[in-house]
Amino acid sequence: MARAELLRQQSTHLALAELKAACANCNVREICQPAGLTQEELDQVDDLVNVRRKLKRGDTLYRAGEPFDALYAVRSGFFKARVTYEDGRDQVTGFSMAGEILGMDGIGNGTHNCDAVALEDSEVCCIPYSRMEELAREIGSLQRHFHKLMSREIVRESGVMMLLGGMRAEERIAAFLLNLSQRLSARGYSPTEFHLRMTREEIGSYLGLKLETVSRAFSRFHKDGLIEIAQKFVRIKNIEGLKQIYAHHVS
Amino acid sequence: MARAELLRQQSTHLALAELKAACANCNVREICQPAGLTQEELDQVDDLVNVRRKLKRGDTLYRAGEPFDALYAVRSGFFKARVTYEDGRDQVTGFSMAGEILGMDGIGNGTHNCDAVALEDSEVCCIPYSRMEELAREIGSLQRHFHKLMSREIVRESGVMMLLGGMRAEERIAAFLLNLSQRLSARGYSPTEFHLRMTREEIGSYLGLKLETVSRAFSRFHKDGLIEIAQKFVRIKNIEGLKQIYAHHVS
DNA sequence: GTCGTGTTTTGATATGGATCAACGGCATCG
DNA sequence: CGATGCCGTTGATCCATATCAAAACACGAC
Repeated sequence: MARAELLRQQSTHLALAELKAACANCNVREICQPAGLTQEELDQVDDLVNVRRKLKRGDTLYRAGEPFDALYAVRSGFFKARVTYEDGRDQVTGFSMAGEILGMDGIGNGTHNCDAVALEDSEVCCIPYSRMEELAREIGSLQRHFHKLMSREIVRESGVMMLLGGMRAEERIAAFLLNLSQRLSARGYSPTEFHLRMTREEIGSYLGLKLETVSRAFSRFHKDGLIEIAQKFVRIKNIEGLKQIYAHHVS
Repeated sequence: MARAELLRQQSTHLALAELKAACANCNVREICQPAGLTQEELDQVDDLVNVRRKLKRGDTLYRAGEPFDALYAVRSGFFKARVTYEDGRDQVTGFSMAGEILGMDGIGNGTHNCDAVALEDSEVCCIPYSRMEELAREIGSLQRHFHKLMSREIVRESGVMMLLGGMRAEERIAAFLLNLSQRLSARGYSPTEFHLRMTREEIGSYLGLKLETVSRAFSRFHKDGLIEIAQKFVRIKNIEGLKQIYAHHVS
């Protein structure tokens, strides 16, 4: 890795003044701070999340095989998770946006089993895992919250399995757009207008399709008046129409 | 549900004498009992897992939508996890054998999001989740163990995503057989001879294939001398050959 | 035992998406 | 500003797997 890149990725230790209430001010704090904490507990969580890291587009947050020691809360930006085969081919297994957690796959055997790559300039909060475990033992609501996050990741993945196992190309892509829309909406962004942070190839890899198929589906949705699409810009014009396609795996 | 079935599924409260050391004698106890517990902690875990449940083939352990309140350790038998669409079609999202844990998908939102169906007569230990959380807070190694189990479920699923997203029919089926073999082996069963507990259709549903495709792949493997297969009985004759097919998604 | 039902195998055909190929657009950098 | 390279679009063709169909087989009920 080039020295410049190393510097860029250098973890940022926040000054004490910044540390105080760092989490309280964070726009994605519902991730790290379950409701109902006392002031003392809040301070403890603040201390837990005391290191941030900035990444440039293309930077790798962690790589498969590296020792696991922290979870990462995405403060801003966008990531892909990618598994690389022995033979060099890879597959995208997920996308993470601000307010989501990265790295839970590493707990099982102590090493990360995928790469996390920033798809745009991003910032994450590092959550040392051993400290997280300790704190979870002291603060019941934190523990419960953490378990829910892991469980939801399991459910998310079984949703993708259903996509991959049972749906046609256009259905997958409709589902993909609806999922993005819903997540952006939950984070306070427009559910109908957004920029895709990933390439057609990355979408295809995630959905088990080739990039040409992704492109064709977008074109078709455009032609049918369901979306506007220009490069990475998407406007959903007929969300019900998309849902019908998604639900069409009935017939 | 018929009355007879209700009776059959009735939870079994063990007598106190049986309770003592119930877990210590369990052949799958490594699931519920991480190493390094004190006697007192062992007793606590014993109390945690104090209810069992027997199921006949076809019985449902839990259904999607039901409130979640317990995890289940499979003591004996075999299960499939199945998600049902609104339209009535369903997809198998996993198989669980003795020594594995079922139900972690329910933690996230408090309700199960899939059905768990016994594919043969089975017995499970019920682990009340709220009690589990309490105990995890007291016993660090139990907490860590539990987190690992959840994380491994995430990793398992991303493995299936890779199967579904990037592999051909024969590769998927080779991977499926190798995975079964490896899990059976880890539980002390023969890695080369076993009975499939599920139908071709269920395998296909899990792997994103049609039952005919599964059948043809088995026939082909048989013809090529990789396996013997008669109905549900499988003997793996050339495990390296299977691995080559599995790895063949290279070329 | 026989019947009936569900499962598996195998063959013939159809098709959705992959693959191959060419071109156009947009951004970056000299 | 033009050159270069990545990304995206679109068309033509091919192939793996789905689909349709039928027969063989296994298993439980009676």
